[in-house]
Amino acid sequence: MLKAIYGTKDVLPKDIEKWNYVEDIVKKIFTSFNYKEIRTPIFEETGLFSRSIGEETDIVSKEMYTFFDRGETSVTLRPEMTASVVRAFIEHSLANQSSLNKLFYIASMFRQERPQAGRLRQFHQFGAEVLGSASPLLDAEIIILAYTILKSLGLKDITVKINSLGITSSRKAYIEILKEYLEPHLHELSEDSRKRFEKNVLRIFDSKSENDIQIMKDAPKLIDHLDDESKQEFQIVQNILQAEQIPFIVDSSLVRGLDYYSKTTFEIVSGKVGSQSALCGGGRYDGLIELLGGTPNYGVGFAAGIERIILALQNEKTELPGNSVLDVYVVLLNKELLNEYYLFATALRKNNFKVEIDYLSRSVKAQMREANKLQTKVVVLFGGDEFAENKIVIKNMDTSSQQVIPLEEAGKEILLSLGA
RNA sequence: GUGGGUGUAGCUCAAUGGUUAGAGCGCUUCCCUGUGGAGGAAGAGGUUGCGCGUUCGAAUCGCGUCACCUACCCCA
Repeated sequence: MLKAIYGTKDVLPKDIEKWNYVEDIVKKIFTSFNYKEIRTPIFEETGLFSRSIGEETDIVSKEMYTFFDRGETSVTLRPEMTASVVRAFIEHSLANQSSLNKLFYIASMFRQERPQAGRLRQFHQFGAEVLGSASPLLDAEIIILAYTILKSLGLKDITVKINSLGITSSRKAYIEILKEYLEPHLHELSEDSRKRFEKNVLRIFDSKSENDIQIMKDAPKLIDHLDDESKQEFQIVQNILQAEQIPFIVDSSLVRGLDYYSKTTFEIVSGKVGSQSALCGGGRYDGLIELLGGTPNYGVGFAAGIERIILALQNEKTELPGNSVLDVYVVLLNKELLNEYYLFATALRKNNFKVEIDYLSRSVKAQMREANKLQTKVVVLFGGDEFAENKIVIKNMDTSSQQVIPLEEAGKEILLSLGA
């Protein structure tokens, strides 16, 4: 049997309302913060991602869908959105049109990982990128925005974690200090952590090995080695979050995996989605625009995983909207009146009723069963004896009461039944 | 990429190596000539994921492969 590609999923009609629910709220809240939507191609030149995300990261080194097009260009399905947005920002000189660009997106991403709970090879994110300001107010706003969206969706069991990575120079200095501390313990660390020591020392803080955790407990903390500017700005971010009554914890082990982050980083995690607990992550990336060839400028943003959010909503047993019910089902009693039947249903649809009819030439009983299954509120029986006098039967499915009415009063009577 | 678990009807699941692979739900029709929900009856629906092997005989055992679930790495 033909099947969807490994690690991809269809969203069937019975689930689509959940997606619309999430996307509607996301758009509404972004709009209220005056963020403008941006759409970019789902693939880019490979170099864009390898330069911005970092050659050594897992994403670039083993997870990208990369191929050559018919020319000799190496192209890659986007594994994340920030690089594409920044590319578009530079390419279209958005900085010259407006000194501050507040952008959002809802889009598919692609990473060739082993699928598991809350992880797919094609997945969906919504997110924001604010380009053009170094203000910590925006670091805070990004967190507030993400938190507000998740809360508005109905999530309860979520935790905001924040940290500051400092500017590049102070982080580099700290990494040397950390390495010095770890050097004598190197042989005690787990195999994974010994690899991390080479590739990204900061990640050792994330280790799940009991022994590693013990060793890291006494390690020097990044937060104690921040440059003054980052320290001050991190304090401002915390002050705003407190003023806005956003609960958060400072997690000095929160290190984001992409090379371009600096200063504020944050993550929002759920206790309800298995081991892939991060619903949302982001932070500041002040060097990225310059790195990608633009005039130096500031950036801060976040991305949130829609599949994980829907999973969390389901596991929290949050009431999600089901498929909306039908207003009217029109039953055809006399097959010879097919044209009139169809015209009648179309007229109702033009009056904004949600209408279904029988396309399968089924028996009256089968049509009634269908109407019942579709949970329609009103059934119109069309084309019976009373049709000779231009009349139809209208039946209220909740009360089972029905009446014969003139054709031209159909709209009015249906409205009455729907209101009742 | 690594480890563990699982693949049987649309869905949830049965079936000691032995007849024609079953059940519940769902679907279609009928009982009911122009009326839903409850009940009864009948029907449709399967390459037992795929391939190779062991065997007189494989859904069942072995190997391989693919997929799904889950954990690790990492991330949304």
